[in-house]
Parts: sequence; C-alpha cells; structure tokens
Amino acid sequence: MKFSISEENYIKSIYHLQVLHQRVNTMMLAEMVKTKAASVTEMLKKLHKKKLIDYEPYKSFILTDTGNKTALNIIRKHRLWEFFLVNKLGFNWDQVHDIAEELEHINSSELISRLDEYLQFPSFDPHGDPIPNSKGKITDLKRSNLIDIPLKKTVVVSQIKDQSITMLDLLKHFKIGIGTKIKVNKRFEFDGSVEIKIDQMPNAVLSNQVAKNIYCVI
Amino acid sequence: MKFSISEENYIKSIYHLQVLHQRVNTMMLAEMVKTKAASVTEMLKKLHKKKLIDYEPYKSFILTDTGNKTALNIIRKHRLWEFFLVNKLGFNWDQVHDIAEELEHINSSELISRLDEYLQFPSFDPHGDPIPNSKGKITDLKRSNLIDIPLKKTVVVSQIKDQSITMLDLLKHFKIGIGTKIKVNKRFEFDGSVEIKIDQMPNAVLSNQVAKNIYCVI
DNA sequence: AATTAATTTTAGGTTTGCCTAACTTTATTT
DNA sequence: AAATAAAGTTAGGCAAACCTAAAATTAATT
Repeated sequence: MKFSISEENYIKSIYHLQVLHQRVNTMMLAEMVKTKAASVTEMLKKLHKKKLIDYEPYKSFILTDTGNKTALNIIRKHRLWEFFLVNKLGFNWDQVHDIAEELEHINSSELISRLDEYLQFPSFDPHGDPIPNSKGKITDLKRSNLIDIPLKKTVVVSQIKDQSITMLDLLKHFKIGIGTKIKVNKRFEFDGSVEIKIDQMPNAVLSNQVAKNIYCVI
Repeated sequence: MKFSISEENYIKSIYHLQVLHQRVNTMMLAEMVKTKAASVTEMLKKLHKKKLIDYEPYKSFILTDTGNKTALNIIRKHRLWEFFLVNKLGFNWDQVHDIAEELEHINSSELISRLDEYLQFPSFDPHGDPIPNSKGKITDLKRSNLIDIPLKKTVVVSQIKDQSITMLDLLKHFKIGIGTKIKVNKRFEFDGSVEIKIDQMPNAVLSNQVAKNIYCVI
C-alpha cells in the first residue's frame, strides 16, 4: 500500500508518541506534526478508514498492527539514511535529521534493501536509535538514562532523547555526544541534578531535565 | 528560491524539450509531464509570474536565465543520484531513472555538494549524460550517433537518447550498453539501417530508428 | 480566402491537506 | 453536582494541482 507524505508523517509521529505515552491524543499529535487539531481529526478519520489506527471519536488512539509495521518501515528508512549521511557523506550526527526527514519518503524497497546492504546492515543510527530490520524487528539494548545509572560507574552515551537545537547546543558545550564515556559522581536529591565526570574535562553538573534525556549503555 | 515538486518537474521538462526543439509548446509539455494541456497552462502562468519562463498566451515559450539555472540544478541532482545508485548501490543503469526522479527533489545543497564529493565529482551519469557542476556548467564531449560514425572505426557507446522500456529491451538483446565497443561495418542507404559488430557477437543490423538513438565517443 | 482542424486558454469541479470559528464532549474545579 | 476549562470534532474556506468541457486563437487544408 502506498501513502502520501502527510500520511506517513502522521503514522510515524503516532508511533513515536506511543513509545512515550502508550496512547496518543489529538493535541499531542497536532503539536508533533506542527498542525492544528482540526487537521489531525481529519487525518485520523482517513487513517482509520485505511485500518492504520484504532480510533473512536473523542477517545485516544493507537496504531493497528498494520499501522505499526508501516511506521517501523518509515523509521527504518529514516535511520538508514541518517546512518548513510553520517558514515558515508561525513555529516555530523546533529545535522542529518531534516534531510533524513525528506529521504524517508522515497518510495523503493529495492533502494532501501540495497542501501541497507551497502551500509552493512547497521543496527543503530548515529543518534543511537535502533534501526528496524526489513521485517520491522528492532535490536534493543538495555539502556538507562543518567538518572538511573549506578554512581561511579563509567558508561557510554548511546542515545539522546530530546534532540532540540537547544539541547544539542548544551551537549556540545559539555562535549557530550554518542560514544562519550561518562561517570556519575553524585546525585543531588534536592533538584534531581547530577554531577558528572568526563575524561579530560572538569566535573560538571547537569540538571535533572538534561540528565533524563541522556541514555547510556551500561 | 524554493519550488514545489510539480514546479520542478515542469521546469526540468521544459529544459529537456528545449534541448530538442529550441522552443516549447503546451501540448509537448503536457505529454512530457503526463498531464492535460489545461493544467500546463495554469502552471505556465505560475512559472511566468516567478520569472522562470518567457511566456505569452498562445505562443511557445522558453526558460529565462534563472529558469535555466534552476533546471540545471535539478538535472545535476538527478544525475548525481543516478551515478550513486549505479556505482555505489550496484543498480543497473536501466533501473535507476524512477528512483532518481524522486531523489532529485530532496532539498539540501549541502547534501548534494557532499554527495558530489563522495562520488568524486563525476562528469557523466550512467546513461552517459553529462552532470552539470555546481555552477550549472556542463562538460560536453563531441559525440555522434551510429549514423554519422565513420565506417570500420571502433567507438564506445556513451549515451542512449531514447530510454523507453522497449528501446532498453532491444539494447539488452544486442548486448549494447554504455561503454560497449562497437564498429559500423556497413550502412544501407535504402532504409538507413546499419550493420554493426561487437566483440564476441555475430554481426547485427540495427534500424535507422535505433541507430540514431545510440551516441558514441569517437 | 474560407473552412476545418489543432492548439491553447478559460471556466467550473475535484481531491488533499491545511486553516479558523463554532459547537460538542470530556475533564477539572469549585 | 454545577460551572468552567480543555480537548476534540464539525462546518465552511483556501491553495495547489489536477480534471473535463467549452470558448478562443492559431495553423492547416481545401
């Protein structure tokens, strides 16, 4: 089945929101696809008719199995392209999102399977997010964010959840990126902030809000 | 300036038609973009307002300088992607057109300049068509088609003008592709057909219609 | 030169995806 | 429980690109 770029963006966004909140509602989705609630409602009806979501008016909704598969396929394309952009074209991992956002809608399974092979079937994209395989299966690692990590244990940053410009800017300042080795020295109960240590760098304190967006492999 | 995919397709098509016929008219363009004349007229008005074409109602039209530059940029993207698909992903040169047709609309000059570099600044795409450089300049070779080539001289196929499925099918049968070494033994004045010889193959006769679509470097 | 044919444009519709404003339904306060 | 607020839907419009049918213009024939 073929979908419009708009439809694909909605499906993908519903998937991402489901990961965070189990069920999705109109406002959340409207914000994510940068449109108004009325437009979302329209699209929900269309996606429902195409059996991609389970939806009843005024209720929250979720993807059907087909919807899920569709979403994973789009995400697979997105992440493979990101991998390509960083590892072949030499982009920085924080520059590739918007380009991959366009590339993910290119329509050719032959293209994607060849790209996958060319990249040697990577399992993670440059942000540390898992790349679904051609059947939609995800290899997931056990990961925890800086809040939950045992003190004094050196771990490796593997994923940044919030990838806003402002967050990336902050990370750059502290020289934190995917692959950075990091250790939590102390947790301050008062505000949930953490003191961290990175090799060759002075101690630094990250707010709770920042820390909980940084995921690590233990 | 940013253009819609539709606009880009029209601009590109006008360019290609201009190469063949100097000036372009509504019907020709309608056929090329697979739409109806009425839709073309609408678009012509839009492109005229954006100063991409010189257009007066009921007259044939041509691209302005800006229109030309725009077209060359789209064609550059198309051909770079074709080169990538064939030389990196291992596609056959006759499988890549439709995919490149989608990829050419991806919007990032950074992407294209990196891709260009990654591919080592190729001058010709897998069909033998020249790839405009970032300034829109085309490196052209002197080429002639099989009709004009001196007899008994071995030349190299470098471009196929008509790339219809039926033509490609015929070429496959005779094992003719970009890079094939070919020699014209005889020209038959009666119908303009030519007898050719390719290494390891028996002599073959190509109709005039076929021969004039095969371009070679001497 | 006049008629017919072909091309091009205009007029009026359709679909997709967006919008605002008004109305419904559900959730939260008081 | 009633009143207010928030969330969700419906209704009516808009722009882009497409369409068909009819009208206008240009080209080709007789």
